[in-house]
Amino acid sequence: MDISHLVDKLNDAQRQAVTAPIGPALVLAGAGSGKTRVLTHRVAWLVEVENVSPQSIMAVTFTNKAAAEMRARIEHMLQLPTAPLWIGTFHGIAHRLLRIHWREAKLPQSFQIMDADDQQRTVKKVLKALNLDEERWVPKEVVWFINAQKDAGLRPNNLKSEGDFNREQMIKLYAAYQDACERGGMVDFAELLLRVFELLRDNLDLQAHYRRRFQHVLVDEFQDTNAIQYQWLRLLAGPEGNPFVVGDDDQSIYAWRGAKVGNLLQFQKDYSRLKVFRLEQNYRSSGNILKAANKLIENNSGRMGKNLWTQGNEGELIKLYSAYNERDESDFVVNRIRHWIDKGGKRSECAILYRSNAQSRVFEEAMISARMPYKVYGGLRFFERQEIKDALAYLRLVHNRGDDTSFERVVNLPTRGIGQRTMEIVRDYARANACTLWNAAGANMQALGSKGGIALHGFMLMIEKMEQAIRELPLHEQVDHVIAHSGLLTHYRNDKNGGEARIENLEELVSAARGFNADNTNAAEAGEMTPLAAFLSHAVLESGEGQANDGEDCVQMMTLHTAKGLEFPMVFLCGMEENLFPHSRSVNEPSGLEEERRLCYVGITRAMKHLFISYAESRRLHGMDSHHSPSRFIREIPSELLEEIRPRIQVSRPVYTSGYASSSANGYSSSRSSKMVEDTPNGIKLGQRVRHGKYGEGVVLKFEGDGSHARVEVRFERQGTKWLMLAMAKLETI
DNA sequence: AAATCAACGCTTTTT
DNA sequence: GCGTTGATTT
Repeated sequence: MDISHLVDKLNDAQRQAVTAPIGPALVLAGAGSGKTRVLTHRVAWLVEVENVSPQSIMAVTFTNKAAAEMRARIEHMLQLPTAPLWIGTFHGIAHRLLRIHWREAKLPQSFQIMDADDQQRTVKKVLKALNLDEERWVPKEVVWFINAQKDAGLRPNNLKSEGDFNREQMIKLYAAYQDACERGGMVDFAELLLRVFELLRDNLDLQAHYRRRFQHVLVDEFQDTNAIQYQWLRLLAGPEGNPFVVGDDDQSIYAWRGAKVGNLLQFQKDYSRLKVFRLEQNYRSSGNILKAANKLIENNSGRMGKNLWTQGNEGELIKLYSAYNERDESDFVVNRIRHWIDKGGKRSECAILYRSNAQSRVFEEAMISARMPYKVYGGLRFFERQEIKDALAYLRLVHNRGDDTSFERVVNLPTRGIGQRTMEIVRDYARANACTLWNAAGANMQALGSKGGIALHGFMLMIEKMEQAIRELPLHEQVDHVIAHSGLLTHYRNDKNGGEARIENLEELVSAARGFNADNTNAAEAGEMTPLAAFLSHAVLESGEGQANDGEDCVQMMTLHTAKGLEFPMVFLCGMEENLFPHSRSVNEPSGLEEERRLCYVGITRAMKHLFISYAESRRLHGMDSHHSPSRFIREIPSELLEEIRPRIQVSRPVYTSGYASSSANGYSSSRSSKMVEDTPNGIKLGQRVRHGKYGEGVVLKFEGDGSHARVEVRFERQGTKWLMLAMAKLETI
């Protein structure tokens, strides 16, 4: 048999992992060492060489994106339909199992998944029902407690108060919250995993069935698994199974949400037959970048040990830029990107990475004034937008009357005379009779005032009518109908601020429904879900990234966390300052600091050829000017790998704020003596209005260099800001 | 029920 | 400093 296509393009280490005899395996894969390649080739190897049935393979990832990518690559390799393989996220696969086994899992068939927002609302509702003060029991913290317990695989009755009143109350809240979820047939994200775990643990028939079926479970990004995910995996694979996991302890950056790097070690203990493979050859970054990453990460303790190397050349040094302030930093980045574009590079090859989302703002402003297309990743996702959630709530209510969260959300949206008074009566009744809000509203008509009662009746009638009306329609028309007939559309049309964008999003929801292929999702295949039901689950599980790719070549902006798994020819690591990165809330604990360092490691290893590190000596943060020293991580990179760049002989400075400008000269230039020069030879000053033959009128923002190399930056009214050679441009002062 | 105001808080994020 | 959220006002 010809297996060359499976192994030809692999290096030794990769090949050993891919062709390992069937059995448990751990692949420690450094950044850029081809771990996805190993994973996909392993699947192909199992199918083509070991004659494993695709049906008995499950591949688990953390994000939908990774799952889709893996499926595409496997499909490409196998040249076979990949439907029989289970490929998905932990949550997606758990969901699929629960849709099949809802009865055994003691769930209503119509159970709904709640997102973080729904969860918080439910907690607030519970707090209110128990008459507890939200100041004392902060909903966010309660949610956090509940999720942490579920992530650890613990139910309220597994928990002890340990004489701690606070904890005791939290446990009670957890129990009350769980009751509320059960009543409404709601399942939160952590519950998906916990339910499936319990299902397999307590139902030995099912356990045996799935162990027999899935002899080959493969896991990507194993270092990000939390306690319940690992227990889930062990239960599914069983002691005789052959889990094949890939991970990198140095890229564990999610401990703060429950990921346990320790699972890597535990895995080695739990499977004595385990074979360990190390992938250390890096195909992404040039030598200097790798050296920097290796040296940095050496400062962490308790690593499994790994040293990345490359056959490629050293490449450039890492450029270090010390900016005067955050504006200067963003200007610097924009200029370097512009330079890159001028030399024929793409904007999408450039990534601006930062520690926290708030930092994107300054860069966005700089990009806008430079007319440079950009895209910021993160922030509000499509399915998390208010108007989308409103529409989905209507759809959910149409699909399932028992969905209290949705009921609460839209009962008075748009306002239809069902105020707090009316709802309080309904809620009380529901609480007293342990029934859903819908049933309470239906049963309790006489207790309501006539006004509220009639309005409520009208609302319920509307929902019923919508269900009738859409019964025979294709999915996207169902969505369209509900948006129009619920009154949402008119409501947002009348909203003067921001309403237009909302309408557009609602229209986008209709086209998302049109493009939604229920057959593609794991859920639909599992049971007789209606397309609507499948779409609703899809909407919660899949946050709606990847739709708005309009194809324009854009500079990429995102947090370091978001950048994991990606690579770019040119990377800017910005805001490298103490208290920002490492973040002030992480520096006190050694484990927190080490996670920050791993985050920095992730950032450095995103870069293929050009890496820029920058920090600002002064930065406006939370409305205050603060001065931070350069990040300790810069010092941990050997200085011979760094090249400080000071492109400006002149200090660029804000034009209109004069008091500010004078301090900049002292604060900034350290090595070279730079005298402040106010005038250019032509008598052009900063802030001077000028006229250009082609670009029209503008204002001089900066200038650099002297003699024949003198350049000025001018902001033109119509053409944006441009750098001009003074000797060539023939500027006329106005 | 809409509009306006004060208070808060401010890492990282997927599902 | 800004955006969100809850409370208060009309």
